[in-house]
Amino acid sequence: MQSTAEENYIKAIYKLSGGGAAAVSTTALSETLQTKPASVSDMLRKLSAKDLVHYVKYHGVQLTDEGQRVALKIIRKHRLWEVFLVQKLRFSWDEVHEVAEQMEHVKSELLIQRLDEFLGHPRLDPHGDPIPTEAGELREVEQRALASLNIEQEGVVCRVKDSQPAFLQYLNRVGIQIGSQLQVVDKIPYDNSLEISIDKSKSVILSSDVLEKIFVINP
Amino acid sequence: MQSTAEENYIKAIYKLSGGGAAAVSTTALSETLQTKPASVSDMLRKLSAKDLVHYVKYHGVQLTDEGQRVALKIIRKHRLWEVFLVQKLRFSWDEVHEVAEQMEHVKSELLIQRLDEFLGHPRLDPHGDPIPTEAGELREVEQRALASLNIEQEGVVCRVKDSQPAFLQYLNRVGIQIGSQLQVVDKIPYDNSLEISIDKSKSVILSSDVLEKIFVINP
DNA sequence: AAAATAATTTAGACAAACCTAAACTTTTAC
DNA sequence: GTAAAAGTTTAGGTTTGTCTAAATTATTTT
Ligand SMILES: [Mn+2]
Ligand SMILES: [Mn+2]
Ligand SMILES: [Mn+2]
Ligand SMILES: [Mn+2]
Repeated sequence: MQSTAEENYIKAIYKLSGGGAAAVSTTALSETLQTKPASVSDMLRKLSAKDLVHYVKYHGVQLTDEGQRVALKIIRKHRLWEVFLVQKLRFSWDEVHEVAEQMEHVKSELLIQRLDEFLGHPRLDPHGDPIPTEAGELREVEQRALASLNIEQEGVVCRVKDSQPAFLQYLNRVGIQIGSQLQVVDKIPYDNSLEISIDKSKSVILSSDVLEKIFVINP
Repeated sequence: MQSTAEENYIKAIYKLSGGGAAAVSTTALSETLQTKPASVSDMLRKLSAKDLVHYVKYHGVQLTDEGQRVALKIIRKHRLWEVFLVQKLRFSWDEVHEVAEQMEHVKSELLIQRLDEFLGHPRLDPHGDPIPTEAGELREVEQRALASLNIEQEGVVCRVKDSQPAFLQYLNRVGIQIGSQLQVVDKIPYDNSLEISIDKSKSVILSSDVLEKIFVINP
């Protein structure tokens, strides 16, 4: 059984490695987890001793198969709780992350099975992220970053890859949500920003930072 | 903000003091919390420094007003989650305690407000224990221990004061639940056990230990 | 291919929450 | 009213997860 701290490290390694493939650096982890690199080194030694990660000093860390299994379980719990908060408790998508960050660590197989059932086995969380199945499978949908669209091209928002309230509140402000129909009106080469029309009405200019975090499918 | 450990101590002090009145001993706490008396002493010094308890060395501990406020908040969360688990996730009353013991420590005012609303502002948890209001008020209902009933007297089960799965499963087994109509058929003076009829049909003999933990109201 | 810079690890500390063993109070028994 | 027993606290450790400062390794520059 893992501690809350260990679980948070495992989840961070999973996310930074892009699903388990690439090796993750100490610094990258220290940034996402808001801890000092020295503390990360300590924890990696510990996770390695528990065979949850492959860790080669000075050369980064990767999840073992077991580590990956654990990561997907925590992500499943996190995303199911997010669905619960939005659909049942009327939270908005920018309010759920911090709470789900705590609830994901509650230990009970029965709880998560029943929660999944109660929610009707949802496939996606409120940010469009897929929910791993009980068996630990993750179905990614074909999708592209808004940044990769050309003039005139269209897409429907299916996912936003940043859970910080400030970012989500910004999207609320400009009127973008999951399901919004976007179209590229103009490209501004100077800074790679795009002018985007939302649901065929008002249009806004989005910075390249923002464009990288919004994902769309073909309409 | 209190840690999970601190919250568990505060809740235990509240319960052992019978709602905040009496002083609680180190040993009593060490038993309910399954820690050594020495560890309890440490924690009491700490809670005292935080003004959550009045602590006089060698003479027991009591909650301050602030400590009492905190205790009621945790108990409110615990009992609301128990209701959620039973009513929404189809847990049985003997499965909820351990999970609620974890969920009660999730920090979010909004969460608990919305949960309360989602559940329809329940007054009682699955064991018949009253749920403190948001303002921290606890309405106790008039009730008596089954042990205090005489021959022929009747009562409706409104509360059971032991959350251990083994005890609740025993009640399931003999067929007693909240709302059961009980009547004393016979008294066995030898060991203060009683023969009790359940819902006017089958009857069982209950030990005095068990009789002290079941509470009834007049039918 | 050094030297400089950046990334990472080790060493040594600390707070929280627990432990055992020893010392100290309070209570109970005589 | 003392002595034994019971209850409680203190002293000194351990583990977990963090930190800062120093040492080490890897990478980049020249
Ligand atoms: Mn978390
Ligand atoms: Mn999410
Ligand atoms: Mn608890
Ligand atoms: Mn209960």
